[in-house]
Amino acid sequence: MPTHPRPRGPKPNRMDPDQLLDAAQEVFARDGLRAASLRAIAKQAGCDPALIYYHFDSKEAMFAALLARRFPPIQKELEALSAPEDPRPTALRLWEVVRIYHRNLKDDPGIRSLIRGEIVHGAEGLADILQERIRPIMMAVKSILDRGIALGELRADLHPLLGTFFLVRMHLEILDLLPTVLSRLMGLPRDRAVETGLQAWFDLYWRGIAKDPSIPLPPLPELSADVNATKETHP
Amino acid sequence: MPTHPRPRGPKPNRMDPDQLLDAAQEVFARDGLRAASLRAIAKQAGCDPALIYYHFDSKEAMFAALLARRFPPIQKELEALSAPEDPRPTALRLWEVVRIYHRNLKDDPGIRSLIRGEIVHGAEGLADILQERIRPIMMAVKSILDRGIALGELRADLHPLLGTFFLVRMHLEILDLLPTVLSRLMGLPRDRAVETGLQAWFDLYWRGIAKDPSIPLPPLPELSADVNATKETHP
DNA sequence: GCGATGATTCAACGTCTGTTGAATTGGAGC
DNA sequence: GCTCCAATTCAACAGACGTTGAATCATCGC
Repeated sequence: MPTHPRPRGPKPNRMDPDQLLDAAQEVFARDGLRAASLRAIAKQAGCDPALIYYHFDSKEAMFAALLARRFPPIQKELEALSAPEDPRPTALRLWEVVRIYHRNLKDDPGIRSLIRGEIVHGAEGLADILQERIRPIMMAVKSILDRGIALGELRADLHPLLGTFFLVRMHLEILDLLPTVLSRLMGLPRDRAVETGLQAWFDLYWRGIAKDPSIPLPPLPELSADVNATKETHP
Repeated sequence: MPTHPRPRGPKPNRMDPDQLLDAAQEVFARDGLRAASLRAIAKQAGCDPALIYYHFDSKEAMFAALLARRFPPIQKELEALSAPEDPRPTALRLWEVVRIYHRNLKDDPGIRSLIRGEIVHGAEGLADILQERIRPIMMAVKSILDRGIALGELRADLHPLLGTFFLVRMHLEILDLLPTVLSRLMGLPRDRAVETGLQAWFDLYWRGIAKDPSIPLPPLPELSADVNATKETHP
């Protein structure tokens, strides 16, 4: 007697589209957009591949939904930070940029590799979506650099767009590559690689863009400390 | 009468394995290692996919052969440059590093994306090959930084491995991403993006690592000038 | 209780992939 | 001119892929 393998119909606890996105994010993080298969995503989510097509139009639509879930918070934080009335020195504000990126992207290699991959080998449909998401968060950083130049804290000959590109891209490269490069290629431990690398990077970067590099950096808050605890070190 | 589509047997001009590598390089450059298919490579080379298996053991072996063709010259140039008796100031020697990388990798996005991709999602077999190729060329750069510190030209607290990582990775990111980011995301022209970006980057980097950042950079030779014409500007 | 609707699975499609074994042929050596 | 080998192609394999249409079941409104 052939047992019907699995009962069809809705499960006891229904599948939220967000759960599918969680699974997709995990698989994308492991394999990248192209290599990630819908079957692998379905297995990760514990459902049939066809269910994905009930909630999303296609694999690309799933990627777009992932972007739509991840980017607006980053954009909101960055735009708040780049408000011109912020009285903090430029160094601190740029460090806040780093912290915002870090909090939002450090645990999501999938999104990172997706973004980079689509910029390099951009499929047509996704290019517009990407531009719409990335442009505002680059412009927010750029406006901080613009203001730093106007205030005389940064070199007058600094190219603000290039400065933005350098800061952000190196941050993401540190997340993506530094642990592996240090451990696999150099035999060093990888546990503190990201924090050490990011601090060294920001120090180098600041010297590179500051009008007077001999002025040392002010004390910077911890990378992953809570956003509401910028002043208190102990409760 | 069914025409035998193509005559079998050897062609009038035989296929050099190097020609296959050329084709593979081109396709890898377009599509990346995973997405590049042997059928696409064969079409690019004008032969049958099976011929690839006559000259190479597998797709991975083809990739390894590509590395073996591209890296030894870079390694040789860098090791000659890092000889401790070189009397030039550290800034000039580091700029030579940039030029060596540039000459050898600027026209080969395939190799670049392959290396990076394999570091991020490293397949087991290729990881060792990569390490064997990359480690020496990173150590050569590191030894220049080490010497710069010892001579007092660079900051004493500079971490040489991180400094190497920053210099090289940002160079490759400028090649891979800057033109696209500037044009597609910002609407700027992309033709001089790489040269402008690289010079701005080296300027920033040098300020970041120099012991005395207020000393300006010496005049630097052109990026792509011939390697034998470092002194003579006119014959 | 019943029918509609929404959520889920099954099975299959056509296409592409890396890879292999057998068939074929041009040219070199004798 | 014959033989042999090296180089090339053909045809096919088994598996994975994205995607779709139909079938199934659970639950809700009535």
